[in-house]
This record gives sequence, structure tokens and C-alpha cells, in this order.
Amino acid sequence: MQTFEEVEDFIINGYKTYIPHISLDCAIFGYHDHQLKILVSQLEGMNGLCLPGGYIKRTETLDEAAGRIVEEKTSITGLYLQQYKTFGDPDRIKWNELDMDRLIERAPVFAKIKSSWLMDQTISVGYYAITDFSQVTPQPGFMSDSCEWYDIDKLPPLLFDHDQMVKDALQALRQQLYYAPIAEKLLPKKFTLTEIHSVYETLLGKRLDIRNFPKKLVFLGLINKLNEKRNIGPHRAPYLYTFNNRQYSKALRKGIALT
Amino acid sequence: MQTFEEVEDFIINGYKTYIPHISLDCAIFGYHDHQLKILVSQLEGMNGLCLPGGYIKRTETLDEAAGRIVEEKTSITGLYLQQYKTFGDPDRIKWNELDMDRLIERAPVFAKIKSSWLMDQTISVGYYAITDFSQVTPQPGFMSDSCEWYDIDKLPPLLFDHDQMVKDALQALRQQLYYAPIAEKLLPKKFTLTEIHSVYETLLGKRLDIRNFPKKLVFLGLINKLNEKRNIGPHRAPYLYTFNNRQYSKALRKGIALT
DNA sequence: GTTCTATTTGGTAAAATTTACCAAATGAAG
DNA sequence: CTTCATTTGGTAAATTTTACCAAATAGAAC
Repeated sequence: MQTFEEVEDFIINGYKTYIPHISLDCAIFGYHDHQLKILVSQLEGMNGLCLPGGYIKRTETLDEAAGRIVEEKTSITGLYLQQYKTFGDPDRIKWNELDMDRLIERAPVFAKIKSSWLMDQTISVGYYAITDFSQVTPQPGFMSDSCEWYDIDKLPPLLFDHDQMVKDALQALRQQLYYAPIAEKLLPKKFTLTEIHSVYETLLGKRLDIRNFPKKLVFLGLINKLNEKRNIGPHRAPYLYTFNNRQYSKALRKGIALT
Repeated sequence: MQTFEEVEDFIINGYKTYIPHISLDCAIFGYHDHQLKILVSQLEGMNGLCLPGGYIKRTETLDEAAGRIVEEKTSITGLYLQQYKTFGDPDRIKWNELDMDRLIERAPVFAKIKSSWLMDQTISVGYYAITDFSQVTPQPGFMSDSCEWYDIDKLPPLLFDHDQMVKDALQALRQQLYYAPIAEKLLPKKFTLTEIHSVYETLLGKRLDIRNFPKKLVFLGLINKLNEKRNIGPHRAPYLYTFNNRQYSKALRKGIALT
């Protein structure tokens, strides 16, 4: 959607293209500098932050919808996406949180929203996504004021039930760490032992022995040492590594419990 | 629903009580005699089997809906229920699989279904449930021809995308074995070491040492030996055990990897 | 009552893995 | 060339897993 005409058409006729009563919200995680980050956007007319979300076309699968919605709202493509939970509490959306009048003042087209299909009770399918933070500079889409990374533990309260969504997404992410290529997607292609060590420590929320942890990764053949070093200032330059995708995905199938 | 009048009202006015476009299906698992079982029902007018399912009331949570639907279709109450995935492929329901004409012949009230909210595109929230097989004798509800346990590996093909649902539910069940009280819910209150050993072998699909496995359960304090034995014919009578719920749930929080 | 069979259960030793560290290597800055 | 912070090779002890053996037991057969 690029114009107000398209928005009006969406409000009035959107239910023909999209399935009513169902939306999809996506928690996008990144990692940088020992911190897990999450991408949230501020939408025009809403006095608060929320996860990027949207509606599902009648012709697409849920996975396809998730990819499209993320792209529309953040201009990011090709993310690793995973459905984790569907949210359906009857009181999950409190419309008073939305400053409708302010929105209508800005763009009168929104006056019609109050009696539209968009106001019907809606359940939402939750997806999480993970990405290499350094590769991504999110662009707000149409009707988005902003779209920014937040440290996961400095995230202000979100609108609707999106706090719960983040909490559950995070739990799913941690749970999946041993079975899905979470660490790989959070890291750049080439990374140091210290970086991968720190990713695991951050996600698991506990200390992992600085010597034994990387040693085990190498011993299991999950990562390959490159003949390249990174310059990290006045200290010994660490070697770079890549994932050995064959071994890594094989290990994920059984579960890699790195303790 | 007990009468055809109620069914007609459901077809015509159901969308006022239930959220359209969304249904909920439940894969109910049990365990007996070294076999994992699943409960499927044959509905009147459908030439095939499917998982017990239904629609979500506008006033209830998804978990509440799951409990209610399971009770309505199988007369079982108090099950351990877990949401595992939402299914939304646009072609997940092929209505030609449903023998509409045969249904309408039996009960003319169904003639109105063809133009009702029930024919709209629908996504379905998948739940699985686990229960002690021996405690449950399912009763078919209204409009159900039958409701029966099947060995999981002798299950005939199901209607719609319910084969996929069973497959994914099973995968979730196996995945959750270390983190949720699956084994406890599948077993009767009192069980023998051989029984719990066999549950884990069946679910994990691999052999677990007959001596080391139960020894570890006892060593970790997950189960308590009772001063009671079970008569198993001409062999040494095994002791009965119960779960030590304090230790067991504590261990589940961290994950019990029983290998 | 004794013997037989199938099953349960106590035990132990070897192998493998995890844990807890020490010390050497390294790269740049002063 | 010394200093400092960091990376990385190494090793020994502790713990857990694995692979078994052998004793105990309950009813059935003789």
C-alpha cells in the first residue's frame, strides 16, 4: 500500500483479499555486541510500539504471509521465519489503546475503519524471525513512523498483547536453540569463537566455560577454522570461523545440547 | 448441540457466537501395550475419519475452546492440552472430500450449509492432548458416528490436512518429551519400570538400555518406589512407582535428556 | 517341594564426556 | 622490548554414560 486511495480500498474491500478475523505478527530478533535485539515499529496514529504485523491473503500460506508482511513493514527480505504460537484471548486487543481520533484527524480515510471488518475480533498467528543484525537496516514501510532495533531488556511496554508475544517468542527461540539454526542465523557468515560463545551465553542466559565451549564446537566439527583473522585493536587477533553446515544441520536433527 | 433445530441455528447464526474463518482440531494421544494410540472420529455424512474439531466462541480463550471441543466430541474431560501449530494453507480443505449430498439426504437441515459462514476459508489451530488410555472410554458426541482409538502406525488416511496435523503433533510431542509432563500424562498414576521404559522407547523410537534407563530415573529422584507390586502372571512381580512431581517438574524446567 | 522360565533389579568396570583449570601465544600500544 | 588484554593449546580430575553380569523372584510344571 502506497497511497491513501489504496488504504481506503483496503479498509472497505480488504476482506475480499484477506481472511478476516486473523492477523499475523512477527517478532524479529537480531544480535549485536552481546545483546539480543528486537525490531519494533511505531505506526502512525498509535501511541505506542508494536510488532510488525498484517493480514493473510486468501491465496497464500501462513509462511508466505509472514515473509510478505515482514518485507512490507521493514523492507527486510529472506529472513529465517518460524511460527511459534497463535494468540486468541478474547480481550487481546483493547481498541482504546489506539488513538483513533488522532488517526482520523491526520487522514480522514480512517473514519471508515470503525465500522469495517478490521474492527472484528481477531486472533493472531505469531512468528519469530532471526537475522544477522549487521546486515539489516530496517526501512519503515507506508504508515510506519519508525522501525527500530531495541535491546531485548530495554524494550518499553508494547501495545495489545505484544508483550506476551515477545515473551513467548523468546521462550520458543531459546527452546529451539538446540534444534534449529538459530545461532547460525544470528551470526554473520564469518565469526570468532568469542562471538559464538557470547551468542550462546546470551540466549541461554548462563555462563559457558570460555575454553570448553568453543573447543567442543570444533571437536564436533560444527564450525570450520578459516585462514583469516580479525583485527580487534590492541589484542591478539582471533581466527574467523564459519559453520560447517553439513555437520551443524546433522547435529540439529538430534539436538545439540551445549551446556 | 443435541437437536437438529440447534444444528440449523448453528449453521445460520453460528457466526454470531463463534469466530468465523477459524477452527480448532485436536490430536488426542494415549498409550497402551507398547503402542501409541490416537483418537479419531467418523462424522456423519463424511466418508472418512478426522480429528475431533470445532469452532472457537467469541468469549473464550483458545485453551478453553480446546477443552470444550474435546469434551463435546469425545466426552473426555480434564485432558492435558497443548497448542502446537496453526494450519493455514489455502487449499487445506477440499470440500469435495465431504459427501455433502449424502449428508443433506440424511438431514435436510444441511442444505443451508452450502451458503453459510461454515464454507468460508478457514485456518485451524492445532492442539494435541495426552491421556492415560486406560482411564478413557470415548463416547461419540452428537453427529459423530464413532470415536475410536487407533494405533498410530495403523492409522488410515484422514480427511483434509489432518494427516499433516497428526504428523506435526507427533513431532511436537516428541520434541516436548524432555520439557513437558508427557510421560506422566500417558501413564497411569502407578506404573512399573518396564512401562515407563517402554513409553520412552516408543516415543523416542529407539532402544534405551533396560537397566540404565530406570536406574537413572530413580537416581535423579524423578520417580518414587511404592511398597506395592503388580501381578504379571508367572514372572517376578515388579514394584509400582509414581512420579515425584516436585523433582519431575523441576527437571522438566531444565529439560531431562534421557538418552 | 523342587525345578524351570521369564522377568525384574542390584551391581560394577570401562569408556566417554564434562568440568575446572593452567600456561603459552599473539598483536598492538607505549 | 615491555606491557596488557585477549585468544587458544593443553591436561587432569570429576562425573556421566555405556555395556554388561548375576542375583532375586513369582508362578507354573513336574
